[in-house]
Amino acid sequence: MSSSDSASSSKRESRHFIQQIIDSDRSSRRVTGDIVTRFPPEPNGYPHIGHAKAICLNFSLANEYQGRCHLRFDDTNPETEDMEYVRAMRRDIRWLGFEWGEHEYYASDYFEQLYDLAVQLIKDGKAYVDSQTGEEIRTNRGTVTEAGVASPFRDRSPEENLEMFATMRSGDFPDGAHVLRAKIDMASPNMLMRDPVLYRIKHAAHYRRGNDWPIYPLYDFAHPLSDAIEGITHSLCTLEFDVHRPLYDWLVDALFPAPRPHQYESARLNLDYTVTSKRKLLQLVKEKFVDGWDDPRMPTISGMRRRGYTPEALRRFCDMIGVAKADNRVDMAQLEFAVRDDLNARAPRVMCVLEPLKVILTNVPEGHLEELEASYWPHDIPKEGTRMVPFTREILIEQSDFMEVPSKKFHRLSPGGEVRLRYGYIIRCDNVVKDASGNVIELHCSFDPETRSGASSERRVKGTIHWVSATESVPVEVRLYDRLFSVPNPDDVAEGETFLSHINPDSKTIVTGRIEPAAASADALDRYQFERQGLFFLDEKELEKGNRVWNRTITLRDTWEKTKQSEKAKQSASTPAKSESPKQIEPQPDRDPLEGLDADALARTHALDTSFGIGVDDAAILAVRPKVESFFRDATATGESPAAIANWLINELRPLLSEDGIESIPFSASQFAELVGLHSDETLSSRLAKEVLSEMMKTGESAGAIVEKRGLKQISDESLLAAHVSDVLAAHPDRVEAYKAGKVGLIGFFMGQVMAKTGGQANPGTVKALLEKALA
RNA sequence: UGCCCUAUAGCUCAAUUGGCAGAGUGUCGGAUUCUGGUUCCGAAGGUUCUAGGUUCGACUCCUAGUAGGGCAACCA
Repeated sequence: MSSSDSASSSKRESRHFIQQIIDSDRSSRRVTGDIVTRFPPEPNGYPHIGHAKAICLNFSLANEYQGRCHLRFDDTNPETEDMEYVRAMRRDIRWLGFEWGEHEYYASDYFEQLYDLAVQLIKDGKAYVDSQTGEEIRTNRGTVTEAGVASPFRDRSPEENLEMFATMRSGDFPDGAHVLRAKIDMASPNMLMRDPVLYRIKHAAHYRRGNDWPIYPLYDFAHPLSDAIEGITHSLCTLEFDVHRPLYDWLVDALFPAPRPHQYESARLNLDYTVTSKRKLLQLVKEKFVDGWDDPRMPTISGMRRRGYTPEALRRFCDMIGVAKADNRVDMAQLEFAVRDDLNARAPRVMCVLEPLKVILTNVPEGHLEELEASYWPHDIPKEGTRMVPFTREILIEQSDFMEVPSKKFHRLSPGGEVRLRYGYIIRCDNVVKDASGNVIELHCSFDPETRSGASSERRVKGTIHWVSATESVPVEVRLYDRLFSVPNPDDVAEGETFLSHINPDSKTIVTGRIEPAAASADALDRYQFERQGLFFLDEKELEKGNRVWNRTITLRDTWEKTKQSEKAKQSASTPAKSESPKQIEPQPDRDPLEGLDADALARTHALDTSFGIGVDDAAILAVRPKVESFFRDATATGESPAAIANWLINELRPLLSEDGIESIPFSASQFAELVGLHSDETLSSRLAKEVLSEMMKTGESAGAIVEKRGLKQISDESLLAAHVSDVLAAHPDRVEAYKAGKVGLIGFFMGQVMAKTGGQANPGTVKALLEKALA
């Protein structure tokens, strides 16, 4: 079976839009050298999960294309930045598994160059020193609906600007006295282009440059030019910067020759039950809602590391969530999957009881100590290693593994019931001991010596539970973490609330558990699965202080918890079935195509419709676009059908137009009419006509010439087409079968095959009829 | 209210550029299991935001709308 398309079934891994851009930049040779990206944090906070996404994006892209990714600190605001954050950033990026080698840069190292570029801009008449107050600048910028007004200082001479800018630099002006602004367009619909501020005076010490500079460039100036200086090819940022792109382009075009960097925007990460604004994270730390930036509940990289997340899991997560331009909110389950999946294969299993219940095995002699061999790994993980687990008369099991009145699906211990001790014996519960208030405080059980783990006993029980020896186990502090916020979107707040109103009061629980001896001496970076509980990681900070404290990284998936919930739900059957009413989408009434047209357009619409009979819909489209309308009128002068011309003009030609519009096309209205004619007289199918049209756009040749040159002609000969149809059907018997079984969408596949075989020249109407007949 | 961006399964994303609407995750079943984990198998889940148009054929092109987000710091 070697069907022609079996090769194409090896589906290429899907590429996100930035990869597609880079691919096409390389194939079009817009970029001929290395692909160079950059990660440009401002050192004013600890990196978090959102940064992780950006880090993975930029560094992975560089790795994929064997280019490089620069780490550049965007440190142009002396007031908030600090070396501590630089160190945190470097450490966390490395921990994530990325390396930038010698390519560590600082915008503050470019201050001299940036200053020179600003001078160049002034000399070119593209920037000026404005002496309005901040207040005036703001007011005069206008609003989103009204144009701004020009500063009275806008037309200072280059000489004066140069001199004043030099004085700004020398430090002789006080803060805020003047700014340097780009001279662009005070009426631009894009607020960023209304003469944006490039430099401000700020007599402040910079954490790296000290008091060298009394003026500091702004992001909008420093960022694009730093990219250009470093030879960045693809400058990736988040969506809110898309309005900055015209300014980015303006500055780079003004000061750097090609090849130059280009900016692309993608959506930032929003994670359920999490906040990722530096301001809010800082607030959580400062107001002690958490114990520092690296609190294991924090979405900071340092917090997640301390909690026990791995770089691999985080990278996997970033990979899973993809890169796109739509706003998003990622389900926690996504992150949890990545973490569990990674940890499952790398965490050895041990036993630890978190909420102990004492069990006395009445038929084990006092003082009995037996060592049971236990594997660190389950049968399905190909790793080896065992330890010995002490078995004694008194043991501890999990309180939740005993139920005095078991529900139907509960298969652990209950009075008279049996359960297996993991790696040990089957025990039976003979007696339940309670305290005065009726709480179960102790169980008396007996064990079956024939059922030791590994022994070929026929006996089977439904449940296996973890346990430790009451006398040989070691007490340990275990910290159980839950989500920091109790709602999916903590930023979604009612009047008078803040995100802090949604803090989950139970996000941290500390218990004293009992761990088996083999794991009691665990060391830094050790991580374990406590069987049936979850994944746990030794807390670095506590270990430094000499304490062994376990952080729960994540619980295991718990289907028992789910069945418990659903059992409960069933019992309280009063809860109405959540039969959500089907999505009600308001149907939209037919609209009036003439709605919203002004009097002039309305008149022209009617004129077009009455003189050409093209219908008001098409007429209205032409009428509001005077240049298109006149092109249309010119084309109709050839005598070709006006309706056909309008149709082709509106639906096919316009999408091919560049920004310059219809004036820049390389052929005339009558040549366009000729093409429409070739379609009308069925020389060309619409598919062929479209091909010819795009060729005309490229070369400016006439439709007739292109048809001649390429030998294009619609094939309508039925017997010829029938042969192609039966070829195609014979080549894909499986699909024919599927079609006959009801998958009628395959008609498109068959059509595509026949069209491809005929070079697009088959008459589609005829082919379709033949196909339907053949498949009936 | 002007300009810009976005809209495909519960969630996050694909769909070779106009030719079979898919994946991961989640959910629900089943098998395996000395972890109610893992693994394996299966199922459900779609008005591709809406309405109209072009086309043999539209997630993709055209028109008009709707919803969400961004932009009026001398922050980044």
